[in-house]
Amino acid sequence: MLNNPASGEKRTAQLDELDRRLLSLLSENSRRTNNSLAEELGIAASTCLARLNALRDSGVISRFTIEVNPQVLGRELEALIFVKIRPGARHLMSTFASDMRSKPGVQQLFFLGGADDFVLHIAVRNSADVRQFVLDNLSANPAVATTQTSLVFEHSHGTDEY
Amino acid sequence: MLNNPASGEKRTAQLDELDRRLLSLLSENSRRTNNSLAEELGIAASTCLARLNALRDSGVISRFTIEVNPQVLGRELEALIFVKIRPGARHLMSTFASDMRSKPGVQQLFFLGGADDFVLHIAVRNSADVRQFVLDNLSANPAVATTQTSLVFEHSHGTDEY
DNA sequence: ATTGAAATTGTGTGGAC
DNA sequence: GTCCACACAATTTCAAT
Repeated sequence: MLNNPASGEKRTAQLDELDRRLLSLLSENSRRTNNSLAEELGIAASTCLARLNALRDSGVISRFTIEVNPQVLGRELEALIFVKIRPGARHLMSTFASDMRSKPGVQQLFFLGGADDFVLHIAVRNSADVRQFVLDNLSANPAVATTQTSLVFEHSHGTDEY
Repeated sequence: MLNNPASGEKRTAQLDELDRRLLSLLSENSRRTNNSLAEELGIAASTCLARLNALRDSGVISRFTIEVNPQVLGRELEALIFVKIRPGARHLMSTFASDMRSKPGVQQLFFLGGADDFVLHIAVRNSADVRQFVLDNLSANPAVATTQTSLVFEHSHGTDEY
């Protein structure tokens, strides 16, 4: 069980088997009722609720959310865009990052150390939209030195065990 | 409202304003009670439930899940690993992909067209673990031609509006 | 497609081990 | 930390519009 259920500040949480199973169940369906979770784990509902709250409060669970399928919303095409910032504009990197996060179609943003400075993961309708995205948001941006775009053929999540 | 709430097969769903607001609320907290969602949207609980079920059944919501903070679990370091598959081993790409998804620490896997064939997003304890991951899972793999690893300084999600 | 009402089911607290 | 019991709240079905 968690070392420090109430603080929300602790650096590293120690999970027991019950916590790990609970995380797995919630990953599969975060909307399952507490009763149903408790039953599957073989514990009382109130115990399960306490565990769940502790996982949330300690920051192990950063949020309960949904996965939206971009394709069903007409965004058939995903791409990764690798971006290099100009050497003289590196002080603009954090502004650039927060600007990008709110552009339509942006799914994720990675701020990197290494050959590229950023990787943008976008989901848009078609290849014309990819082009438009790069032209409007990147090529036009004076902080951007170069970009390189790769289409995403498949995207999957890890099946980590906690 | 959705064209086709019950099929789960339709390619593109047409959302109205209510659906979009519901998706937003559920993105922020997928565990909110149906009553609370209904109240905020200004509709009856039973209507809200019908909308929510339609969004799930039509595939717009692919799952209700949680975000787990890797750092709180002792995975302090994230990296992207860019992988090129050997020209003579391209038929092994899909096997490679499904092998990788289940390795400990793998968060995401992108299957790309372009300069690199894959991007792996991993979260591990420290730089020794990154090295170990690459040696064990990539360098040792005969299908892999080259890898290039970049540390992730920051990772954020888009704030898309649906 | 939306609703309100009703029956079922779930949540969350407090006291006991 | 876990459990049970209980009061309160939420879910889900259904007939009506």
